[in-house]
Amino acid sequence: MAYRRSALMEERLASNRERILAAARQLIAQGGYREAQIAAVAAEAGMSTGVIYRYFPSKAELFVEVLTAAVGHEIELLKAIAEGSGSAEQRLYAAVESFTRRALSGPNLAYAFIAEPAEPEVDIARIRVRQQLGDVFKTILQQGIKAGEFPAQDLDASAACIVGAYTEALVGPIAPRAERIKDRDRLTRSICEFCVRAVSAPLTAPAAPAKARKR
Amino acid sequence: MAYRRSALMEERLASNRERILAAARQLIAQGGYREAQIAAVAAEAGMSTGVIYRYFPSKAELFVEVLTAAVGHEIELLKAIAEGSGSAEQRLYAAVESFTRRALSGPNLAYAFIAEPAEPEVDIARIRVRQQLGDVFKTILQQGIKAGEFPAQDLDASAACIVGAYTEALVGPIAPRAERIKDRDRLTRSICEFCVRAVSAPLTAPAAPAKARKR
DNA sequence: TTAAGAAGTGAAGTAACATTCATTTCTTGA
DNA sequence: TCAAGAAATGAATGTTACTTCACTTCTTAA
Repeated sequence: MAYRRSALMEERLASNRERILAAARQLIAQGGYREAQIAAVAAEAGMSTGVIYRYFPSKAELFVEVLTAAVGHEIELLKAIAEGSGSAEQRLYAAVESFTRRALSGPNLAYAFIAEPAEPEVDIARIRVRQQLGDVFKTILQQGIKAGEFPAQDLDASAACIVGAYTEALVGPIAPRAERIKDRDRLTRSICEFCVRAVSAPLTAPAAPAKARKR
Repeated sequence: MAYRRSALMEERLASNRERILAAARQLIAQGGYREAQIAAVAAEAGMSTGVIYRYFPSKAELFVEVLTAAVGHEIELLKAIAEGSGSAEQRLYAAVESFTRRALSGPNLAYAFIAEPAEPEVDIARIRVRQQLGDVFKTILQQGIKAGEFPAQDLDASAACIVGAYTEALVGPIAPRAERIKDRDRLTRSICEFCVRAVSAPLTAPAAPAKARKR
């Protein structure tokens, strides 16, 4: 045998892999999935297109990995908050705030991933990831209900609603307006307060459906 | 001249147009945007692919029209509720419930549109449409705050959060579970209550951020 | 230094679709 | 019935991007 990977080589390969992931992340953060073709990723990484396939079996799997890594980090942060000190309400506020702040000071792209569509494989990964995000909030809610801070409620639904609420507020029609720091702070606070109110007991009694007026 | 469109012919053409729109709607409701290629739409409508382009300049414009029509209808219904009788809280509940119910008893697909991605042109239309949905809720919120039912809050953010909350709960990970009617009812109620709580004053004081525990 | 084998290259291959267009079929008024 | 013009057809074309592969360049151990 005349060739075996040296430690140095091993390292270089690993670093190449990282560079590809970073390039993909970068492109997606800039222009979304649409802009992140294999050729573009390769160019961004300073490599040929062909080499991408030496490191990743397909475009879909590359993107699944980028997604998983980006959101995995996000989940770690949220979990730390969820398991931290303070009342459930405080932790919920802090968790939403943490995610929102980082998303708004992008290009952090975790949120772009959460909202954007792609190949079926990536879609599946995205759903899993949203589920994981929801699970973090479910934990907080569970504790809050047990402690009597929050009223009894459908945990799955509330968790999904929380994720949906801040995601929409971040990627929806109003987000682009919040370019100035001041607006960002305001938006962050609004979102957090919305979420906290949403899981806390209201002053009034449960609502009964209203009738629509004939138009 | 030996040919001029008769009224009957005019009608037939209009009905063809409708059939194309219906076919596209149908396919999207079934399998999402991905399944709705021009060839498939034509087949579904019982026509040749070429004829689609006699009625619509491009795939994107066809889908924009389908989206606009589907959600336009939805908006009408929501507006009727928003302008109806009852307290703001009741109307908010009713509006969310109305949308949710129809979405869950699909193939109503309005919600599929709201969540799914596509060509840039369709994306733009989708953002506009979400904005419109938000506006309906903004109206209700405005009235509720004025009447002292709801606390002062960021209208744009709250409206966006409401739209995001029920959308996520409808298309996210938990929706597929709600196949049985009973689950659907439960999910609907959970979502509505979440949204109502979210804009109503909580019992507790505004939350302060909590510190994350070192992991 | 050398050659065996790994890594890298990028043009060509392929596939999936939107869109077009030469041809056919249908409608209408005379 | 007829022919002029509209509408419909669907195979061919064009486009875009992922993926492959024959070939080149680089690494390593002897």
